Amino acid sequence: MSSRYNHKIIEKKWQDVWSDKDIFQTSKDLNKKKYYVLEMFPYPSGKIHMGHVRNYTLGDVVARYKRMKGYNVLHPMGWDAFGLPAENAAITEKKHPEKWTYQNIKTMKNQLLQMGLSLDWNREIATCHPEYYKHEQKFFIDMFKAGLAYKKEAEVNWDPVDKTVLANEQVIDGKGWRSGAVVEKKILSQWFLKISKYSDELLSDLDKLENWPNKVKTMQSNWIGKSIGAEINFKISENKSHITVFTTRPDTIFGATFLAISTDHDLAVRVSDQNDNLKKFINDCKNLNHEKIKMGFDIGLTADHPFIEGKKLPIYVANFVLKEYGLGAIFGCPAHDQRDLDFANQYNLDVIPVVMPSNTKGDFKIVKEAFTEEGVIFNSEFLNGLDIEEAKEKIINEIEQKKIGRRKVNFKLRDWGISRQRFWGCPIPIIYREDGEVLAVEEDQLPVKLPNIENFNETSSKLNNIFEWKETVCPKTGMKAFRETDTFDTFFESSWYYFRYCNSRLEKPFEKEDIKYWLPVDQYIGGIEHAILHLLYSRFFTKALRDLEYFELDEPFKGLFTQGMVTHITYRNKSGEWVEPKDVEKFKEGFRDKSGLIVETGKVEKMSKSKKNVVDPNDIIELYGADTARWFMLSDSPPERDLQWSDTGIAASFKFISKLYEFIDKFNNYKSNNTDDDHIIENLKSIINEVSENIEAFQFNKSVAKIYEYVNILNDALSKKKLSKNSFEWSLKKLSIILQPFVPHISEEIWSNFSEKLCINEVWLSEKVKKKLNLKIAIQINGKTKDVIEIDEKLSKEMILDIVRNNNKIKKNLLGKNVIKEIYVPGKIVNLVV
RNA sequence: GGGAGUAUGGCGGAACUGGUAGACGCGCCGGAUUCAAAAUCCGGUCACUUCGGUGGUGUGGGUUCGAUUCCCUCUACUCCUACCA
Repeated sequence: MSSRYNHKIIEKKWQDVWSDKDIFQTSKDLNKKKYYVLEMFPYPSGKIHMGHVRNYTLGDVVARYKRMKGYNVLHPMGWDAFGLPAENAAITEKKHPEKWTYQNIKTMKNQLLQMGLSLDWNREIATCHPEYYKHEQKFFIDMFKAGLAYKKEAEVNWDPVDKTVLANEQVIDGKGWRSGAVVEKKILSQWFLKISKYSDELLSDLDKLENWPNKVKTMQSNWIGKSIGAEINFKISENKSHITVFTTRPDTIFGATFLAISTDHDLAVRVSDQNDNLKKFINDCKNLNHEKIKMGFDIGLTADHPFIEGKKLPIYVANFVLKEYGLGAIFGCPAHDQRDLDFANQYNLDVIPVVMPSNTKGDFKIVKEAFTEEGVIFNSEFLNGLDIEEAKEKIINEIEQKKIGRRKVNFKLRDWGISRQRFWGCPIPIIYREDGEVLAVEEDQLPVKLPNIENFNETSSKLNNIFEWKETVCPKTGMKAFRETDTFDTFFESSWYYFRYCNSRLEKPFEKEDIKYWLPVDQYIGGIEHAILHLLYSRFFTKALRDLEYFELDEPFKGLFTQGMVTHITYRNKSGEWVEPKDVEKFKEGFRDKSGLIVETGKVEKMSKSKKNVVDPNDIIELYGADTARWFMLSDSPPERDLQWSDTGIAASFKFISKLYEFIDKFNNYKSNNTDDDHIIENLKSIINEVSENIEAFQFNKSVAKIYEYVNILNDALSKKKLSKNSFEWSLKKLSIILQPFVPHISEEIWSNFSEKLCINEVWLSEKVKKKLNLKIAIQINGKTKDVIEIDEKLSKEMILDIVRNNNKIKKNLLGKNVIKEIYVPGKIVNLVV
């Protein structure tokens, strides 16, 4: 019986089998070694995109492979279901965001099912479900009671378009990451989590994360931004108060020529109360966008230099001093800091060099470039002659002895503001009693659910306006109270979802013993865009929950893999408008759109709606099937690099899958008397082993190339009838197994010709390959290869060199030359030096 | 400004701890099949060449019998970050 490859029938068939037999339901079998593979869960935006397809395909390869390797695999999926888009859609469609969200989840789940992923859907979660978020309300209360969550007045980034507070990380170049609107400053009372308490641990534990990309670790390390230095008090000459500054270069103290404080430093505020010019200056700094221009205002006071008797330093309010970092005050040493030098040159301040390069001869002068490298201290009394490190040590000791300051470590990392003025998020479980007390909601009152709203619109959806929800009473005193009307930042939900998968339907958030068995996640896979935010917050959450005695675990993700983007070439017509790929046709000399107008090809860019270079996975799966889509995702590009989508590429994948299908007919009609096919089988075996090695190394593109090779060898042997029927059967069974992680449907289809069982339940073994007796070695002259010969490995060096000397090609090449040296590397090369 | 990374045919990319550069896929060229085309199959495909060879992994140098691989220099591009004292 002969038939064409029909992906729709085949893929549906196997998906049904897997699902009917509950193949991918995870069991908790403590005798088995576990493997937890997780892809970053999606936001239910409406439908899946190619980025998802790539992400989940990569994860599925790992999950299926590990399963066949005998691991108890946990491979779950869920939905990061709170967020602004749902709210916006709800307002436009006048539907509750819940409806919109669950509708999207339904659609997207269907699409994921069609991809044939080996997911345990029984553990599915949606973070907008009260049974999920009630647990994080409890976490928050625990943190609140432990002093890890606190409230403070804070200037926040206010996005005037989205009407919401943005995290620092969500502000890019002073603009909102989503709306692109210029962000304004606004003072609000906000909830914060004390991530800063863990700065040191978050930094030092990065070293434990061996299976994380260095790039991500560096990014986190920079973000945490640890710097070691000192705080130094400068006495104000005119009165008894003082200014404390932070510096990482206390060794340059003798080169200090001014102090600078930020525009809202206490002293600046105090002086400005009596000085209208300063008030105006501070206002200018806040309102005008000065880019990199440095501006300062001499406030008329001076500070005493702590080590130079009688030396007074002018005090400036300056726009380049950050209020959030350190103490909002610095001492300026223009000779050794570029910013200070620029400032000094502008305001004609002294420049006193105190460090010079150790090889300096004669005069050392600073003009336009500060000297910030290693060197020797001079002009600095008791520090003279020391190197920078020694000088730092000595001066800090001196400062501490004189009791005018101390050693100090500073971090860039600031506490995590989690309040959001939005409806579609998890309510913060706090009540404000009429007597002013701020109380956590009682545990038996959890969850604090979101209210139902009939007519969802801009005004009705503000929790602050919903009095029947907002008004409550204190269960202890019966006093009137108001609920907190802000909701959590959605990074709150994604900071712990990987714990919930251990037992998603449990009354408690999770069991300790489950966490002990399943965590940490062995392989986490997602986009590099989460390198800092999500991953840092999750690491913090793990440490915080550990300290709240939920479990013993320091780090949630043992292995991390960040995949590249899916890109596509862009097209534009003559008027500069983007043209969708599906509307472009190729002609002899170029491309045209449907109406026949010339289309120019542009840069290859990340698929995005605005550039109209998006390919919908739906269309691809409909037309070619999941196996083809998966195969294409894994071919060619290494997973960490960008993958360029192309029509020819997807067509080639389809061709290959169809070709695989033809093996079934080929086998049924195959006849051969040949039994001498050992060398072919040996060849295939070593390819199988290479496929495994490449999977282990996360180089799926290389596995794909090896499978192509396997199929090519097989086809070649078949056409020449070199393979026995038995060997053919062996080859096809092995082929099914190595295909299983990549293209599981066609794998099962081929496998089903030989077995009643399922291929996914087979064990993946490494093949024993016989050692080859004959080796190919290259003969080089001066390192250039001239010939390749086949020899028996057992031959001695002398015998091999003899063969080489008598080789005709080599003889020719050696005419008129003297061999100086003969090098033989066993099994590899012979090199003759002439 | 600071940090990280990348550079190999027309394209995506291979090359194990230094040892036959260009595996595998795309594209292209030639042939078969076809009334013709698509599809399919077979062959070729780094460049130059007097067909003996010669050159070739961004640039220039170094180490080595031998370098895509190790070291230094420069160049280009990408990403992150940005007045963090």
